[in-house]
Amino acid sequence: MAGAGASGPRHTMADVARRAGVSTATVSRALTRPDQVSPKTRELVHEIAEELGFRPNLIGRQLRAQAANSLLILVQDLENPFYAELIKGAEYVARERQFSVVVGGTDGLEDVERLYAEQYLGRRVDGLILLTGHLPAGLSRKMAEQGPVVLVSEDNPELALCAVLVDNVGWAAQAVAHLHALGHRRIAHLCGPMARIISRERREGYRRALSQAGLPADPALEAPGDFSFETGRRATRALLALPDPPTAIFCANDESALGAIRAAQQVGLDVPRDLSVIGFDDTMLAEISDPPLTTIRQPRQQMGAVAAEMVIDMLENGPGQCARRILDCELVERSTVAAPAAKS
Amino acid sequence: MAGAGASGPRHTMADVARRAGVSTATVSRALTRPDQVSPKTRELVHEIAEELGFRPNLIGRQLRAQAANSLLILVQDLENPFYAELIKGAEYVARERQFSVVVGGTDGLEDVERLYAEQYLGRRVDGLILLTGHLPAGLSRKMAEQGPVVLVSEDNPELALCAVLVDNVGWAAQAVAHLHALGHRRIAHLCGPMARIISRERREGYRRALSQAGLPADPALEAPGDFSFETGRRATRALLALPDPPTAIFCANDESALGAIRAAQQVGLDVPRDLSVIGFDDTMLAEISDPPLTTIRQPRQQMGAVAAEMVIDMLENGPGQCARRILDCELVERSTVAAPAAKS
DNA sequence: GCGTAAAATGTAATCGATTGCATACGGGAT
DNA sequence: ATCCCGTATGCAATCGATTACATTTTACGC
Repeated sequence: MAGAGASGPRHTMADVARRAGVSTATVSRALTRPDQVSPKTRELVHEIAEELGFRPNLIGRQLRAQAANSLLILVQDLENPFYAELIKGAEYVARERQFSVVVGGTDGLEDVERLYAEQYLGRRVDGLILLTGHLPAGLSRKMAEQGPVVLVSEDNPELALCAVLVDNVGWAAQAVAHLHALGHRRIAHLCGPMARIISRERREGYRRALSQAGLPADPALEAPGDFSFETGRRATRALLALPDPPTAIFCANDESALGAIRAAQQVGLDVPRDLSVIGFDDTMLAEISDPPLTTIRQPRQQMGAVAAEMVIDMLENGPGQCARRILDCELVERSTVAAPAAKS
Repeated sequence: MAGAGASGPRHTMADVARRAGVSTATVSRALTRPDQVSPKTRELVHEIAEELGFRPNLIGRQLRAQAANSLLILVQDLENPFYAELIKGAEYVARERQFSVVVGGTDGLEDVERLYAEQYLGRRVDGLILLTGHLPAGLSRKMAEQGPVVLVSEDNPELALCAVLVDNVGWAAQAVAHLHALGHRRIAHLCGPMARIISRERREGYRRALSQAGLPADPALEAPGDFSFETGRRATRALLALPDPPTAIFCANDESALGAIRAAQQVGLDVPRDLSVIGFDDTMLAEISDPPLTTIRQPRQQMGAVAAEMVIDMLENGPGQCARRILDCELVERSTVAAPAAKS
């Protein structure tokens, strides 16, 4: 049985070297540069290493190599399923390239951000992927410029860092244009939290589409929200109670769109017959929704993957120029959008 | 402005020492053991460190300390929202205790597991939290015994490792007993994937509750499933087409419970009037469900937190005895369970 | 058998922070 | 002035792997 090696105390290269009657240099080479060592010694070393269950201490290696081979992904909210797939994409690429991934959920707390910044400044991770839209507290712009940092999903024009984004304005406009093309004239927007740039961008797209369609901008149709189901439900209830209620709602994300659908159903309206709803993101929720949600799909996994690519490329080929990649979205038509009912 | 320090090349302790005219030993002590150094030198060193923007290289520190101060959490499926909260709980505790967390999604792939095992064996992380129910490939039992490893959520009796669990059998039985108490006599079970221990445990609880209630075990009422919405929907459709269909279904998790609800609604049944449904986990989906799902709540965040506690305690106080913590669940009553309709 | 180049191996420095031990300094008591 | 002790500091080893450079061995041609 070519077992995985003995247990007991961990062995170092020196142990292997002693047992094999060679120097640590030879052991190192035998294991990492097999061609630089005679076949006989190579096999001897491998055998002994196996027998001892030797595993190179990665920290020693990292110190010497001056590289941790790992990335830090900073997220506001770990529980948001939107991020999970992004992380997955990044992790996949990282793995391919022999990097590991540290995930940090900050919950928006400065202290926590500062803590993670320390990991970066302390060289424990060598690249940073930010899904938070801003630099973590304790990390100045200058410091960010020193190492690879990539913003994902949420832009920050002030920072001018590398970024992987989608055209939120454009696709929000597209969503609204889709509703308009079907005949909707009273189109509402359920906003995201205004503190976040993506929310402002999506609202901007909404406004732009309205104006391009020659529709009046009615502030009453812009409902404040925060991406949550419950707020979406309440805001929609208010919209539907308007004297001249909307026939369609473009929601800033999927979760709040489900809230909108629920609100409609609760007052006896049918979706999509009486109210069309369109979301943004295409998370798992969109499929589970009843009826299934029409939404804008962001290529989440790809976004994570590209971000990891960028960071690792910068690490390997020097900083290079600061690229901004804009990835394509897609309008996924399911069953919450239809032409408006004829005026009664 | 007491800025965050200059940028430019990174400085080491030796740089600070030279500038301050002291030895690196003094710098180290000034920064980490302020009381062992005269106030004058201490301030001088702090000043210079600040001025240079010095940050200790954590890898150097780790090598010397022989500890990475970090935990690895291994998950099958990062996208499953169930795990996100667990990770969050673990991360919170880890942070409190000055540990960082590496998250690995294995997707059940052996190669990936092996890769992460290497991180552990290579001492790049010093503890392991497994949400996968088994040791990663490449990690023998003996090796696991050498360092702190904790199983969470999914037990593995063969391994006899530390674990943080819930009583799946007991709470599944509780769920079924709840249905029985309301008068249900035809109670079905929508199973999880049988490869997973938690699925078998929940089915076991289902069977036990039936037998305790004196109800016959009808194999036709045990529908195979895989935790997914779609499979849940299909399996439920089949159940409802039975000559003597169930009046209630206990589902192995929330997502498949939503599928069950949808199936019922699609054939014109009302939940809970015509069919009661109860889930397991109490994920976000339970609240979003329509009607809101009655389910068994697992204390996910706490589970993660306790697991991290255990690992770090073992790290700090030696292996200690191999504890198994069983945490309490809770039956969350929402709106998918009611007494069965009177026989027509 | 000798010379020479190539291949194999060894020696020791290196990465950066920490720390046991040794030394130097200062102050108080006798 | 002497001795002692406590505080502050420096020296140098240490953690484990890697690698530039030096040295030894091997192989081959003549």
